[in-house]
Amino acid sequence: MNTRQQILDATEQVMREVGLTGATTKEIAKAAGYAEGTIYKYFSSKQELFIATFGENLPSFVSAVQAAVQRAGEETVQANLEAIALATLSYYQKIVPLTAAFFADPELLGRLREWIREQPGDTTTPPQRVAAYIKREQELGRINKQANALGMAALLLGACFHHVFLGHMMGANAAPLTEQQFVTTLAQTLMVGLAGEQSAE
Amino acid sequence: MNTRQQILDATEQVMREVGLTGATTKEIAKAAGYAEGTIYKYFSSKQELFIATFGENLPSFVSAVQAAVQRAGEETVQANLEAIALATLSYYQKIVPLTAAFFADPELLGRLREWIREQPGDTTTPPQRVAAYIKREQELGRINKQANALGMAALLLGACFHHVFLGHMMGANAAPLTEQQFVTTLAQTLMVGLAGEQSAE
DNA sequence: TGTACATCAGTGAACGCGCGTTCACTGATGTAC
DNA sequence: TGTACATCAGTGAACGCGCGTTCACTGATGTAC
Repeated sequence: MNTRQQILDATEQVMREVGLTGATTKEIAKAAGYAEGTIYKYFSSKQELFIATFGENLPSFVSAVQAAVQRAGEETVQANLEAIALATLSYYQKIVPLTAAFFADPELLGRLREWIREQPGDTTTPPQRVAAYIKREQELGRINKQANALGMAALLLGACFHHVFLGHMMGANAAPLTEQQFVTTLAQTLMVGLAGEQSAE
Repeated sequence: MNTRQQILDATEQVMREVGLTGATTKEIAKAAGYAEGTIYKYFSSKQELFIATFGENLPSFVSAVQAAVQRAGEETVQANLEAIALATLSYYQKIVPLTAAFFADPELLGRLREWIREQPGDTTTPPQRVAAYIKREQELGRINKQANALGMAALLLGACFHHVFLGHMMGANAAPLTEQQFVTTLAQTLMVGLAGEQSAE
């Protein structure tokens, strides 16, 4: 129905299949079911099309972890951290291949930065969002108050990001752990800490 | 002197300046100080040139963290973790922009995967290398033996990777922390853990 | 020392191709009377 | 109901351009006698 949206969807799909390099106007038009000329009725250039695809067609981190992040005080901290990590993994899974490709074109990356900078409203970063959850648990006495919430969030999200990036980089073959095993390890490791010698459980 | 090496250096330099997209044979030849035809005396195609640049011209993680990783038992654990994190940061700083750009071309990424798979010898991954350091400290009684060494390493390296990636993504402007502040926070956070309620220091 | 030839790293004009973008057009739909 | 016109989403052939790659060549250097 909405031609513009169909073109955005086609762009995302083609980028996933053949990368930024292979995503030509010809291929995008074909996937969208329109002529190449139609693209230019809705976007002034291919660069603008890519920026719009990135900005409008990809999921937001906020909505991806929203459910998991609101469970402060419920279940166990361990389970909540695992849920946050799983949601983060699947979010990065969708977003990393397209985002990383922008590094191939500095001019395009610059335009993307501008776009991000111009975005109004909520400028909370993903680590800040997760740190907010950790702080709430600290207030509830379920997480050590000496812990640095933002540091914890950076560790957890960073490990997820790295995991996804390497997964895409190395292909499907290199997956020694299931996602669930991976996030369980991360959450446990975060809980324990290196320093103490306290007893288990 | 070595023409082949000059071409590799030029390729890396041009890729850093104008990205994978802007790294044309014309620009590479110009930067190397040779004619375009010369490239094809040493490399059978542009793809092979990129693979060779990636494989031969970028630093290895092993050598990047070698010094820091051998300090098990010396100084303090906190200081060693910070040194490892700093070395990791500067390693990723060099490698991330070029590596990420490969995501723009799935065919090239596939060839890179092949190349990596064909590499003989040491297949230790960065997290495994850091985990080995942590295990040695555990044997020395300086790190909690309940901690999962590989999990710790994944958290620390992941956070560094993410930090560098976001830094390149957002440009120079978005640096709220110095590198030293960042790694200090990470190391401290790793040490403390979320669970315990033990006293400080 | 001088001459003839072989080698080979490097050249650069030329090529065919596929790209992003344009623009005169088509034809379906809506509107006025 | 019928006619004339306006609008506008979508078309697709055409364009100029810059790309990766080729290949006949140049000319410096080495070798044989």
